[in-house]
Amino acid sequence: MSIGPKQAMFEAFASVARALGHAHRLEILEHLAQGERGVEALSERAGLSIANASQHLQQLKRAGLVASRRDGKFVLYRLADDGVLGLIGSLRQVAERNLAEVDRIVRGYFSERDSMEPVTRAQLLERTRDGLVTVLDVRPADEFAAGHLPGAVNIPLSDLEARLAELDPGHEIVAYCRSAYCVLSFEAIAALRARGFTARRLEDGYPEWRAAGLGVETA
Amino acid sequence: MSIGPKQAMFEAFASVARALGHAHRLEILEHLAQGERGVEALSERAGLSIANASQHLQQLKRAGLVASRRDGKFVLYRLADDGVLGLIGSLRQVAERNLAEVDRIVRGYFSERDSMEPVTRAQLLERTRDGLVTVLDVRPADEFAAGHLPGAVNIPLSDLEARLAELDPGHEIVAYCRSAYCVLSFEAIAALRARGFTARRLEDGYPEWRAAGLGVETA
DNA sequence: TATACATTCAATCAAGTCATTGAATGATAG
DNA sequence: CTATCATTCAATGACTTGATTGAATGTATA
Repeated sequence: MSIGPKQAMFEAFASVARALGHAHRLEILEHLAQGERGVEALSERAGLSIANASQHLQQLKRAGLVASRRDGKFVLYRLADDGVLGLIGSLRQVAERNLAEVDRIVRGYFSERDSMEPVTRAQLLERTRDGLVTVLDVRPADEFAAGHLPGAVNIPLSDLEARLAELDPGHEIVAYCRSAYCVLSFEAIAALRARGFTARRLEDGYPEWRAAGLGVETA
Repeated sequence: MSIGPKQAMFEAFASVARALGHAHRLEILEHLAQGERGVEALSERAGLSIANASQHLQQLKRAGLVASRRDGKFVLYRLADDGVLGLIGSLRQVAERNLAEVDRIVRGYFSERDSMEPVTRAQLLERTRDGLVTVLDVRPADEFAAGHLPGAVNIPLSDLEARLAELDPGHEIVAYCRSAYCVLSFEAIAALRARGFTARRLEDGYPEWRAAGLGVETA
């Protein structure tokens, strides 16, 4: 007995969901959301062997979540389209609202470092116009170079201690990173507060800003 | 070695995605999107044994996708919130845009029965105001009773042939069903066209209409 | 209180997924 | 046209998931 079109569609949708159903693949997607990347770069950042990363990437590709192109000896992967960002955003939203586990992690780790409401994209746009804030990008320099918020200053988290002098203590700092729960911006905010700065984080990361069409700069 | 908060969050998000990663569970969710249902009703409609349906429901519950309450001897399940509809919608959108398999199924089955662009919710609202269309709900009577589009006529697909006389041949018919690719409305449209009616389908189903806040009627 | 009935649990087996290893591709550079 | 290097493939074993069966739980009615 062959399955009907209804089951075939459900099976197709399920195959996409299964591709999202692994922490390593979600992490790879977060990195790809920053921009195109090669297999080796992704494997390093996600802490995977190259062969393992390659296999996860191929699963993501089969599911239509990422696309790839060859550039010389390298194969560069990217998100298939901005709909994938929306899908991951919905996933996060549902998990935030309905999973006690997420609440536990947020309370136990993230809220310890930032008890304040995040700044929304609209609020940040408004305040930047008034010149009242320093927008701080705490991602590694190569990700910053590939694209960042207009006027943002790049101080990777690892350099923050050493480069505090570059920040104006009179300005409020709004820090952002790769995504809503990217650890870098939370760490940055905790460090800055400890030094007496006024610091808050952007509600989510660079990819969402870009996808919202609010304009980006590249190096 | 304990995992950090970043990996823990990815793991939590992945657990939600995994719950969506099975055709039977997606089908169960489609039925729950119509309204609250007991285990037995769901198991019948999805073609599963009761024990199997119960286990899938518990996975969905653990993932925060559905909630349940006890009513006498029955346990009634429902979607956890409307965010779940949004998540499934994103999933469908990504699959539609990026999976060749979906394109194949749509071409091979659905477009054979309805080659026309679907009517959007806004278009339908407008035309109903002018009294130009018959809104046809082809779901089973109990789903219709639990909630339907304002002014809709209920003729379950199984009764359609016998009840064609109830439909005004001068009106355009807009048929809808459980969701965008619900087979019932496609079959209804093919049958109606064959009888000389002008028939189109709504872009998606009852749950999306309700979630859009456009108003519903109950029996 | 005993019985019926809806649902869940527990145990089983088959099938699928994951990470690792080492070999195989396929493109560039000499 | 051979060597090199990035990536992918194939095979393995540990682990997880899915469906089935029959027993257990818990609520309502006689």
